[in-house]
Amino acid sequence: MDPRVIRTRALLHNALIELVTERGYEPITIQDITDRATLNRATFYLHYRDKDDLLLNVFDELVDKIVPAPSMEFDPEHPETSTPNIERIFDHIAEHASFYHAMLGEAGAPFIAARVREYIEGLGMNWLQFLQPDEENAPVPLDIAVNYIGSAYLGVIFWWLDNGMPYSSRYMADRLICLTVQGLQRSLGLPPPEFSIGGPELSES
Amino acid sequence: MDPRVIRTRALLHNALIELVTERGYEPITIQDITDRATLNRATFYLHYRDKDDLLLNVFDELVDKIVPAPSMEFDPEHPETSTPNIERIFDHIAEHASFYHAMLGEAGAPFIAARVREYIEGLGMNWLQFLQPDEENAPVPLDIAVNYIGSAYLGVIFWWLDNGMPYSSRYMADRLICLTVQGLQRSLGLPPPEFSIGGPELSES
DNA sequence: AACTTTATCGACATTGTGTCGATAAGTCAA
DNA sequence: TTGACTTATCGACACAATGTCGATAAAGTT
Repeated sequence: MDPRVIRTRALLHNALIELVTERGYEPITIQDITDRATLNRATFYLHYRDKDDLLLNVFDELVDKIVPAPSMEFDPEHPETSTPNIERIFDHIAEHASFYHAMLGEAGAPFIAARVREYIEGLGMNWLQFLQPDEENAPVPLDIAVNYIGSAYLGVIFWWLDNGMPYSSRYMADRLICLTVQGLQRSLGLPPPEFSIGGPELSES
Repeated sequence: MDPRVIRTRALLHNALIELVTERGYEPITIQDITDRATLNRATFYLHYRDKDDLLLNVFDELVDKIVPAPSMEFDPEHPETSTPNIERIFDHIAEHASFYHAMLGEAGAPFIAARVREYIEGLGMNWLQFLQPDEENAPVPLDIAVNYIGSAYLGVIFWWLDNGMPYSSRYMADRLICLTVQGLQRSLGLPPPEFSIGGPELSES
Protein backbone atom coordinates (compact mmCIF):
# COMPACT_ATOMS: atom_id res chain seq x y z
CA MET A 1 0.00 0.00 0.00
CA ASP A 2 1.08 3.51 -0.84
CA PRO A 3 3.09 4.89 2.10
CA ARG A 4 1.41 8.24 1.57
CA VAL A 5 -1.94 6.68 2.38
CA ILE A 6 -0.58 5.07 5.51
CA ARG A 7 0.92 8.33 6.66
CA THR A 8 -2.26 10.30 5.97
CA ARG A 9 -4.49 7.87 7.81
CA ALA A 10 -2.14 7.74 10.77
CA LEU A 11 -2.19 11.53 10.94
CA LEU A 12 -5.99 11.52 10.91
CA HIS A 13 -6.15 8.80 13.57
CA ASN A 14 -3.82 10.65 15.89
CA ALA A 15 -5.57 13.95 15.30
CA LEU A 16 -8.92 12.45 16.20
CA ILE A 17 -7.60 10.85 19.38
CA GLU A 18 -5.94 14.09 20.45
CA LEU A 19 -9.02 16.21 19.82
CA VAL A 20 -11.39 13.73 21.42
CA THR A 21 -9.41 13.75 24.63
CA GLU A 22 -9.37 17.55 24.62
CA ARG A 23 -12.95 18.45 23.71
CA GLY A 24 -14.98 15.24 23.47
CA TYR A 25 -16.25 13.76 20.23
CA GLU A 26 -19.52 15.48 19.45
CA PRO A 27 -18.33 19.09 18.96
CA ILE A 28 -15.34 18.19 16.78
CA THR A 29 -15.58 19.10 13.08
CA ILE A 30 -13.82 17.58 10.09
CA GLN A 31 -12.04 20.92 9.75
CA ASP A 32 -10.68 20.57 13.30
CA ILE A 33 -9.36 17.10 12.51
CA THR A 34 -7.64 18.03 9.26
CA ASP A 35 -6.20 21.22 10.77
CA ARG A 36 -4.65 19.18 13.57
CA ALA A 37 -3.40 16.62 11.07
CA THR A 38 -1.97 19.40 8.88
CA LEU A 39 -4.01 18.15 5.93
CA ASN A 40 -6.55 19.69 3.64
CA ARG A 41 -10.17 19.07 4.53
CA ALA A 42 -10.93 17.51 1.15
CA THR A 43 -8.24 14.92 1.76
CA PHE A 44 -10.29 13.56 4.62
CA TYR A 45 -13.07 12.46 2.26
CA LEU A 46 -10.66 10.45 0.14
CA HIS A 47 -10.13 8.16 3.11
CA TYR A 48 -13.27 8.24 5.26
CA ARG A 49 -16.94 8.82 4.62
CA ASP A 50 -17.48 10.97 7.69
CA LYS A 51 -16.45 11.51 11.30
CA ASP A 52 -18.14 8.33 12.52
CA ASP A 53 -16.37 6.28 9.86
CA LEU A 54 -12.99 7.53 11.04
CA LEU A 55 -13.91 6.90 14.66
CA LEU A 56 -14.93 3.31 13.91
CA ASN A 57 -11.56 2.70 12.25
CA VAL A 58 -9.72 4.19 15.22
CA PHE A 59 -11.80 2.13 17.62
CA ASP A 60 -11.34 -1.12 15.69
CA GLU A 61 -7.61 -0.53 15.66
CA LEU A 62 -7.71 -0.06 19.42
CA VAL A 63 -9.82 -3.14 20.09
CA ASP A 64 -7.51 -5.31 18.03
CA LYS A 65 -4.89 -4.64 20.66
CA ILE A 66 -6.91 -6.01 23.56
CA VAL A 67 -6.61 -9.73 23.01
CA PRO A 68 -3.39 -11.22 21.68
CA ALA A 69 -4.87 -14.74 21.58
CA PRO A 70 -8.65 -14.84 21.12
CA SER A 71 -8.70 -18.55 21.89
CA MET A 72 -7.49 -17.79 25.41
CA GLU A 73 -10.51 -15.54 25.89
CA PHE A 74 -12.09 -18.04 28.22
CA ASP A 75 -10.64 -21.21 29.68
CA PRO A 76 -13.47 -23.62 30.49
CA GLU A 77 -11.26 -25.46 32.96
CA HIS A 78 -10.97 -22.35 35.09
CA PRO A 79 -14.14 -20.29 35.26
CA GLU A 80 -12.48 -18.01 37.75
CA THR A 81 -10.47 -16.67 34.81
CA SER A 82 -13.47 -14.46 34.14
CA THR A 83 -11.83 -12.13 36.60
CA PRO A 84 -8.61 -11.87 34.56
CA ASN A 85 -10.67 -11.36 31.39
CA ILE A 86 -12.51 -8.43 32.87
CA GLU A 87 -9.33 -7.23 34.49
CA ARG A 88 -7.76 -7.16 31.05
CA ILE A 89 -10.56 -4.92 29.84
CA PHE A 90 -9.93 -2.54 32.72
CA ASP A 91 -6.24 -2.54 31.84
CA HIS A 92 -7.01 -1.78 28.23
CA ILE A 93 -9.43 1.01 29.17
CA ALA A 94 -6.85 2.47 31.54
CA GLU A 95 -4.21 2.45 28.79
CA HIS A 96 -6.45 4.70 26.72
CA ALA A 97 -8.26 6.34 29.61
CA SER A 98 -8.76 9.83 28.22
CA PHE A 99 -10.03 8.46 24.93
CA TYR A 100 -12.58 6.15 26.51
CA HIS A 101 -13.57 8.71 29.08
CA ALA A 102 -14.45 11.12 26.29
CA MET A 103 -16.16 8.50 24.13
CA LEU A 104 -18.35 7.10 26.89
CA GLY A 105 -19.30 10.50 28.34
CA GLU A 106 -22.12 12.83 27.37
CA ALA A 107 -20.15 14.44 24.54
CA GLY A 108 -19.09 11.01 23.32
CA ALA A 109 -20.37 8.56 20.72
CA PRO A 110 -23.26 6.32 21.78
CA PHE A 111 -22.42 3.71 19.16
CA ILE A 112 -18.97 3.24 20.66
CA ALA A 113 -20.50 2.69 24.08
CA ALA A 114 -22.79 0.12 22.48
CA ARG A 115 -19.81 -1.66 20.92
CA VAL A 116 -17.95 -1.82 24.20
CA ARG A 117 -21.06 -3.18 25.88
CA GLU A 118 -21.45 -5.82 23.18
CA TYR A 119 -17.84 -6.84 23.65
CA ILE A 120 -18.43 -7.28 27.38
CA GLU A 121 -21.66 -9.15 26.69
CA GLY A 122 -19.66 -11.53 24.52
CA LEU A 123 -17.35 -12.32 27.42
CA GLY A 124 -20.33 -12.66 29.73
CA MET A 125 -22.10 -14.99 27.34
CA ASN A 126 -19.08 -17.29 27.05
CA TRP A 127 -18.81 -17.36 30.77
CA LEU A 128 -22.50 -18.03 31.46
CA GLN A 129 -22.74 -20.72 28.82
CA PHE A 130 -19.91 -22.61 30.42
CA LEU A 131 -21.64 -22.49 33.78
CA GLN A 132 -24.56 -24.18 32.03
CA PRO A 133 -27.47 -22.56 33.81
CA ASP A 134 -30.73 -24.46 33.87
CA GLU A 135 -32.41 -22.15 31.35
CA GLU A 136 -35.80 -23.81 31.65
CA ASN A 137 -36.11 -23.37 35.40
CA ALA A 138 -33.95 -20.30 35.94
CA PRO A 139 -35.93 -17.46 37.52
CA VAL A 140 -34.34 -14.96 35.09
CA PRO A 141 -34.03 -15.40 31.28
CA LEU A 142 -30.48 -15.61 30.03
CA ASP A 143 -30.72 -12.71 27.58
CA ILE A 144 -31.86 -10.37 30.33
CA ALA A 145 -29.00 -11.50 32.54
CA VAL A 146 -26.45 -10.97 29.76
CA ASN A 147 -27.67 -7.45 29.04
CA TYR A 148 -27.79 -6.74 32.76
CA ILE A 149 -24.14 -7.67 33.10
CA GLY A 150 -22.97 -5.81 30.01
CA SER A 151 -24.75 -2.60 30.95
CA ALA A 152 -23.64 -2.72 34.57
CA TYR A 153 -19.99 -3.34 33.71
CA LEU A 154 -19.95 -0.63 31.08
CA GLY A 155 -21.50 1.82 33.52
CA VAL A 156 -19.03 1.00 36.27
CA ILE A 157 -16.14 1.31 33.82
CA PHE A 158 -17.25 4.84 33.02
CA TRP A 159 -17.75 5.61 36.72
CA TRP A 160 -14.21 4.39 37.31
CA LEU A 161 -12.79 6.63 34.56
CA ASP A 162 -14.91 9.58 35.62
CA ASN A 163 -13.61 9.30 39.18
CA GLY A 164 -9.95 9.18 38.20
CA MET A 165 -9.52 5.41 38.41
CA PRO A 166 -9.37 5.27 42.23
CA TYR A 167 -8.94 1.47 42.34
CA SER A 168 -6.77 -1.05 40.52
CA SER A 169 -8.02 -3.09 37.57
CA ARG A 170 -7.82 -6.20 39.68
CA TYR A 171 -9.84 -4.65 42.47
CA MET A 172 -12.57 -3.45 40.11
CA ALA A 173 -12.80 -6.80 38.31
CA ASP A 174 -13.08 -8.65 41.61
CA ARG A 175 -15.85 -6.39 42.89
CA LEU A 176 -17.85 -6.66 39.69
CA ILE A 177 -17.67 -10.44 39.75
CA CYS A 178 -18.67 -10.38 43.40
CA LEU A 179 -21.68 -8.14 42.72
CA THR A 180 -22.69 -10.21 39.73
CA VAL A 181 -22.38 -13.67 41.14
CA GLN A 182 -23.31 -13.18 44.75
CA GLY A 183 -25.58 -10.15 44.52
CA LEU A 184 -25.97 -7.27 46.90
CA GLN A 185 -26.92 -9.52 49.75
CA ARG A 186 -23.39 -10.79 50.19
CA SER A 187 -21.60 -7.98 48.39
CA LEU A 188 -22.75 -5.47 50.94
CA GLY A 189 -22.90 -7.82 53.90
CA LEU A 190 -26.65 -7.57 54.37
CA PRO A 191 -28.68 -9.74 56.71
CA PRO A 192 -30.12 -12.35 54.34
CA PRO A 193 -33.42 -13.57 55.84
CA GLU A 194 -36.31 -11.11 55.68
CA PHE A 195 -34.85 -9.15 52.79
CA SER A 196 -35.14 -11.83 50.17
CA ILE A 197 -37.00 -9.35 48.03
CA GLY A 198 -38.38 -10.70 44.82
CA GLY A 199 -37.31 -14.08 46.08
CA PRO A 200 -39.20 -17.35 45.78
CA GLU A 201 -42.54 -15.85 44.79
CA LEU A 202 -41.71 -14.13 41.50
CA SER A 203 -44.45 -12.95 39.16
CA GLU A 204 -45.07 -15.08 36.09
CA SER A 205 -46.12 -13.16 32.96
CA MET B 1 -49.24 33.29 31.32
CA ASP B 2 -50.07 34.30 27.78
CA PRO B 3 -52.06 31.51 26.12
CA ARG B 4 -50.13 32.12 22.89
CA VAL B 5 -46.90 31.20 24.65
CA ILE B 6 -48.47 28.08 26.10
CA ARG B 7 -49.78 27.13 22.68
CA THR B 8 -46.45 27.76 20.95
CA ARG B 9 -44.47 25.75 23.47
CA ALA B 10 -46.97 22.90 23.33
CA LEU B 11 -46.63 22.89 19.54
CA LEU B 12 -42.84 22.74 19.84
CA HIS B 13 -43.02 19.99 22.49
CA ASN B 14 -45.34 17.86 20.37
CA ALA B 15 -43.32 18.47 17.23
CA LEU B 16 -40.13 17.32 18.94
CA ILE B 17 -41.75 14.20 20.34
CA GLU B 18 -43.22 13.32 16.96
CA LEU B 19 -39.97 13.83 15.09
CA VAL B 20 -37.89 12.04 17.69
CA THR B 21 -40.05 8.93 17.42
CA GLU B 22 -39.80 9.07 13.64
CA ARG B 23 -36.11 9.80 13.03
CA GLY B 24 -34.34 9.82 16.40
CA TYR B 25 -33.00 12.93 18.07
CA GLU B 26 -29.58 13.54 16.61
CA PRO B 27 -30.43 14.22 12.94
CA ILE B 28 -33.35 16.59 13.67
CA THR B 29 -32.83 20.28 12.88
CA ILE B 30 -34.54 23.33 14.36
CA GLN B 31 -36.03 23.89 10.92
CA ASP B 32 -37.62 20.43 11.05
CA ILE B 33 -39.14 21.17 14.44
CA THR B 34 -40.60 24.56 13.51
CA ASP B 35 -41.87 23.22 10.18
CA ARG B 36 -43.72 20.47 11.99
CA ALA B 37 -45.03 22.93 14.58
CA THR B 38 -46.09 25.32 11.78
CA LEU B 39 -44.02 28.09 13.31
CA ASN B 40 -41.25 30.31 12.03
CA ARG B 41 -37.74 29.19 12.84
CA ALA B 42 -36.94 32.48 14.56
CA THR B 43 -39.88 31.90 16.93
CA PHE B 44 -38.09 28.86 18.32
CA TYR B 45 -35.31 31.05 19.71
CA LEU B 46 -37.80 33.20 21.59
CA HIS B 47 -38.56 30.17 23.77
CA TYR B 48 -35.54 27.87 23.82
CA ARG B 49 -31.81 28.32 23.51
CA ASP B 50 -31.28 25.27 21.30
CA LYS B 51 -32.47 21.75 20.58
CA ASP B 52 -31.07 20.37 23.84
CA ASP B 53 -32.84 23.07 25.84
CA LEU B 54 -36.18 22.10 24.31
CA LEU B 55 -35.50 18.43 24.92
CA LEU B 56 -34.70 19.03 28.57
CA ASN B 57 -38.01 20.86 29.00
CA VAL B 58 -39.90 18.04 27.32
CA PHE B 59 -38.10 15.49 29.47
CA ASP B 60 -38.68 17.38 32.72
CA GLU B 61 -42.36 17.64 31.89
CA LEU B 62 -42.43 13.89 31.35
CA VAL B 63 -40.57 13.07 34.55
CA ASP B 64 -42.89 15.24 36.63
CA LYS B 65 -45.64 12.80 35.74
CA ILE B 66 -43.86 9.76 37.21
CA VAL B 67 -44.30 10.29 40.89
CA PRO B 68 -47.46 11.85 42.29
CA ALA B 69 -46.14 11.82 45.87
CA PRO B 70 -42.33 12.02 46.14
CA SER B 71 -42.55 11.27 49.89
CA MET B 72 -43.96 7.86 49.02
CA GLU B 73 -40.85 7.17 46.96
CA PHE B 74 -39.68 4.62 49.49
CA ASP B 75 -41.46 3.23 52.50
CA PRO B 76 -38.84 2.14 55.07
CA GLU B 77 -41.35 -0.16 56.73
CA HIS B 78 -41.60 -2.21 53.56
CA PRO B 79 -38.32 -2.57 51.71
CA GLU B 80 -39.97 -4.93 49.26
CA THR B 81 -41.71 -1.86 47.83
CA SER B 82 -38.55 -1.37 45.83
CA THR B 83 -40.19 -3.66 43.31
CA PRO B 84 -43.26 -1.41 42.90
CA ASN B 85 -40.95 1.61 42.58
CA ILE B 86 -39.03 0.05 39.73
CA GLU B 87 -42.23 -1.33 38.30
CA ARG B 88 -43.56 2.22 38.19
CA ILE B 89 -40.54 3.28 36.17
CA PHE B 90 -41.20 0.49 33.67
CA ASP B 91 -44.82 1.60 33.45
CA HIS B 92 -43.76 5.16 32.82
CA ILE B 93 -41.25 4.14 30.17
CA ALA B 94 -43.86 1.96 28.48
CA GLU B 95 -46.30 4.88 28.41
CA HIS B 96 -43.78 6.83 26.34
CA ALA B 97 -42.07 3.88 24.76
CA SER B 98 -41.26 5.29 21.33
CA PHE B 99 -39.85 8.47 22.84
CA TYR B 100 -37.57 6.68 25.30
CA HIS B 101 -36.56 4.10 22.74
CA ALA B 102 -35.36 6.89 20.47
CA MET B 103 -33.71 8.88 23.26
CA LEU B 104 -31.78 5.95 24.73
CA GLY B 105 -30.71 4.53 21.36
CA GLU B 106 -27.70 5.36 19.25
CA ALA B 107 -29.36 8.35 17.57
CA GLY B 108 -30.55 9.57 20.96
CA ALA B 109 -29.29 12.02 23.56
CA PRO B 110 -26.65 10.71 25.98
CA PHE B 111 -27.50 13.32 28.59
CA ILE B 112 -31.07 12.05 28.78
CA ALA B 113 -29.79 8.52 29.36
CA ALA B 114 -27.58 9.93 32.11
CA ARG B 115 -30.57 11.64 33.72
CA VAL B 116 -32.63 8.48 33.68
CA ARG B 117 -29.74 6.58 35.21
CA GLU B 118 -29.34 9.19 37.92
CA TYR B 119 -33.03 8.93 38.71
CA ILE B 120 -32.72 5.19 39.11
CA GLU B 121 -29.58 5.61 41.19
CA GLY B 122 -31.58 7.87 43.49
CA LEU B 123 -34.12 5.13 44.07
CA GLY B 124 -31.33 2.60 44.56
CA MET B 125 -29.54 4.84 47.04
CA ASN B 126 -32.67 5.30 49.16
CA TRP B 127 -33.20 1.60 49.14
CA LEU B 128 -29.62 0.67 50.02
CA GLN B 129 -29.37 3.24 52.78
CA PHE B 130 -32.40 1.81 54.48
CA LEU B 131 -30.91 -1.66 54.42
CA GLN B 132 -27.98 -0.14 56.32
CA PRO B 133 -25.12 -2.08 54.84
CA ASP B 134 -22.00 -2.43 56.92
CA GLU B 135 -20.01 0.02 54.79
CA GLU B 136 -16.77 -0.56 56.70
CA ASN B 137 -16.68 -4.29 56.16
CA ALA B 138 -18.68 -4.63 52.95
CA PRO B 139 -16.62 -6.31 50.19
CA VAL B 140 -17.89 -3.73 47.67
CA PRO B 141 -17.96 0.07 48.18
CA LEU B 142 -21.43 1.56 48.18
CA ASP B 143 -20.83 4.03 45.32
CA ILE B 144 -19.73 1.25 43.02
CA ALA B 145 -22.81 -0.77 43.91
CA VAL B 146 -25.13 2.18 43.28
CA ASN B 147 -23.63 2.88 39.87
CA TYR B 148 -23.69 -0.83 39.07
CA ILE B 149 -27.44 -0.94 39.75
CA GLY B 150 -28.26 2.27 37.90
CA SER B 151 -26.34 1.26 34.79
CA ALA B 152 -27.69 -2.28 34.75
CA TYR B 153 -31.30 -1.18 35.15
CA LEU B 154 -30.99 1.49 32.48
CA GLY B 155 -29.44 -0.99 30.09
CA VAL B 156 -32.13 -3.59 30.68
CA ILE B 157 -34.83 -0.94 30.23
CA PHE B 158 -33.43 -0.16 26.79
CA TRP B 159 -33.12 -3.85 25.98
CA TRP B 160 -36.77 -4.24 26.94
CA LEU B 161 -37.84 -1.37 24.67
CA ASP B 162 -35.61 -2.52 21.84
CA ASN B 163 -37.16 -5.98 21.95
CA GLY B 164 -40.74 -4.78 21.85
CA MET B 165 -41.42 -5.01 25.60
CA PRO B 166 -41.84 -8.80 25.64
CA TYR B 167 -42.53 -8.95 29.40
CA SER B 168 -44.76 -7.06 31.80
CA SER B 169 -43.45 -4.24 34.00
CA ARG B 170 -44.00 -6.36 37.05
CA TYR B 171 -42.06 -9.27 35.57
CA MET B 172 -39.11 -7.06 34.61
CA ALA B 173 -38.99 -5.35 38.01
CA ASP B 174 -39.07 -8.70 39.80
CA ARG B 175 -36.24 -10.11 37.69
CA LEU B 176 -34.06 -7.06 38.18
CA ILE B 177 -34.49 -7.16 41.94
CA CYS B 178 -33.72 -10.86 41.87
CA LEU B 179 -30.53 -10.36 39.84
CA THR B 180 -29.48 -7.48 42.03
CA VAL B 181 -30.13 -8.93 45.46
CA GLN B 182 -29.39 -12.59 44.95
CA GLY B 183 -26.92 -12.45 42.09
CA LEU B 184 -26.49 -14.81 39.18
CA GLN B 185 -25.88 -17.75 41.43
CA ARG B 186 -29.51 -17.96 42.47
CA SER B 187 -30.99 -16.01 39.58
CA LEU B 188 -29.83 -18.59 37.07
CA GLY B 189 -30.00 -21.58 39.39
CA LEU B 190 -26.27 -22.26 39.38
CA PRO B 191 -24.53 -24.75 41.65
CA PRO B 192 -23.15 -22.51 44.42
CA PRO B 193 -20.02 -24.19 45.88
CA GLU B 194 -16.95 -24.19 43.67
CA PHE B 195 -18.07 -21.22 41.62
CA SER B 196 -17.84 -18.65 44.37
CA ILE B 197 -15.70 -16.57 42.05
CA GLY B 198 -14.26 -13.47 43.56
CA GLY B 199 -15.63 -14.74 46.82
CA PRO B 200 -13.92 -14.72 50.19
CA GLU B 201 -10.44 -13.91 48.96
CA LEU B 202 -10.91 -10.57 47.23
CA SER B 203 -7.97 -8.41 46.25
CA GLU B 204 -7.29 -5.43 48.46
CA SER B 205 -5.90 -2.37 46.65
C1' DA C 1 14.51 10.33 -16.08
C1' DA C 2 10.14 10.14 -17.89
C1' DC C 3 5.72 8.28 -17.12
C1' DT C 4 1.77 7.24 -14.39
C1' DT C 5 -0.88 7.11 -10.51
C1' DT C 6 -3.27 9.33 -6.88
C1' DA C 7 -2.96 12.35 -2.96
C1' DT C 8 -3.50 17.06 -2.20
C1' DC C 9 -5.42 21.57 -2.55
C1' DG C 10 -8.44 25.77 -3.34
C1' DA C 11 -12.98 26.82 -4.62
C1' DC C 12 -17.95 26.18 -5.07
C1' DA C 13 -22.78 25.26 -3.90
C1' DT C 14 -25.59 23.72 -0.15
C1' DT C 15 -27.45 23.40 4.41
C1' DG C 16 -28.03 24.70 9.20
C1' DT C 17 -27.35 28.18 12.82
C1' DG C 18 -28.21 32.35 15.50
C1' DT C 19 -29.60 37.17 15.29
C1' DC C 20 -31.77 41.46 13.76
C1' DG C 21 -35.31 45.06 12.66
C1' DA C 22 -39.79 45.87 10.84
C1' DT C 23 -44.48 44.35 10.46
C1' DA C 24 -48.67 41.87 11.81
C1' DA C 25 -51.58 39.79 15.12
C1' DG C 26 -53.08 38.31 19.43
C1' DT C 27 -54.11 39.59 24.62
C1' DC C 28 -55.69 42.31 28.40
C1' DA C 29 -57.47 46.32 30.87
C1' DA C 30 -59.83 50.67 30.97
C1' DT D 1 -64.37 49.07 21.67
C1' DT D 2 -60.35 51.29 22.00
C1' DG D 3 -55.53 51.55 23.06
C1' DA D 4 -51.29 49.76 25.17
C1' DC D 5 -48.62 45.85 25.44
C1' DT D 6 -46.72 41.45 24.25
C1' DT D 7 -45.69 37.95 21.10
C1' DA D 8 -45.35 35.87 16.46
C1' DT D 9 -43.98 36.37 11.80
C1' DC D 10 -41.11 37.38 8.02
C1' DG D 11 -37.07 38.45 5.18
C1' DA D 12 -32.39 39.04 5.47
C1' DC D 13 -27.80 38.72 7.20
C1' DA D 14 -23.22 36.75 8.64
C1' DC D 15 -21.23 32.63 9.87
C1' DA D 16 -19.85 27.77 10.16
C1' DA D 17 -19.75 23.13 8.47
C1' DT D 18 -20.52 19.91 4.82
C1' DG D 19 -19.59 17.33 0.54
C1' DT D 20 -17.83 17.55 -4.27
C1' DC D 21 -15.33 19.58 -8.16
C1' DG D 22 -11.21 20.17 -11.49
C1' DA D 23 -6.52 21.57 -11.41
C1' DT D 24 -2.08 20.88 -9.33
C1' DA D 25 1.74 18.63 -7.23
C1' DA D 26 4.12 14.94 -5.32
C1' DA D 27 4.73 10.64 -4.53
C1' DG D 28 5.39 5.79 -6.85
C1' DT D 29 6.74 2.92 -11.19
C1' DT D 30 9.19 1.51 -15.41
